[in-house]
Amino acid sequence: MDNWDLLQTTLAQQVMHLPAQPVWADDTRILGLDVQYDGDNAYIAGDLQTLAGKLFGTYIAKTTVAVPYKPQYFAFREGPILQNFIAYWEAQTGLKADLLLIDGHGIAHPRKLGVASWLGVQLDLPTVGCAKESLIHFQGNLAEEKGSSLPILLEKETVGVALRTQKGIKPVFVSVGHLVSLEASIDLVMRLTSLYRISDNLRRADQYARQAFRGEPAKEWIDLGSF
DNA sequence: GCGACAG
DNA sequence: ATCTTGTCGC
Repeated sequence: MDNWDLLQTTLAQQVMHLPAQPVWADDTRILGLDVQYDGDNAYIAGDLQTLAGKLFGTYIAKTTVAVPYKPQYFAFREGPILQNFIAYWEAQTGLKADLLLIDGHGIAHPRKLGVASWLGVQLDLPTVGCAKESLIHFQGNLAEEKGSSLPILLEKETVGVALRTQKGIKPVFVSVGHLVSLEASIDLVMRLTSLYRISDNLRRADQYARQAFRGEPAKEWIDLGSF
């Protein structure tokens, strides 16, 4: 019984699920976030676009991490990094996001506190989690068709879905982060996905953070330096 | 009981 | 997360 477990359980009670439909519009600004690690160095990428598809850019910054990776406690490693990145990004660019899409889980977590939920509660912003692996085992057969989904259950409660973003391709795992409904989260991920398994914004965040980590000069992305 | 376990 | 490009197969 780690005190981190208690903290997760406590914070999870602050997560808000909206049963209502999204109040998002075409001009809602979505920030897709991903991090690449190189030992203690972290390269954070934030990709800003509107729901309708207007691109602002992908912004990269570097920092250092102290908390080691531990399964189920990922929020305590990456959450603070993302929180600090957003503050730094807002100060540097004058931009703000309406909604965050995060490479990791929301409530599809044993104690319902993945990094997307952690960050949403800290910032009081709508967040959606989209991970490439599931922490919770799920049952059933997921249809091959694009857009099919299968619920992920935690003690009989649906906490997320396995979502097939492309026909015949391994699904992604979508869950509510904070201040959204699961239906809206699924819709968002599908709307932002065109050619690949992961959404376009998370794909750009992943690719450009990787380029920064390799020391490649900024071309298609914006270098915000270190914080 | 033991191991596995988002990035 | 990372080691790792093009290539084989459904």
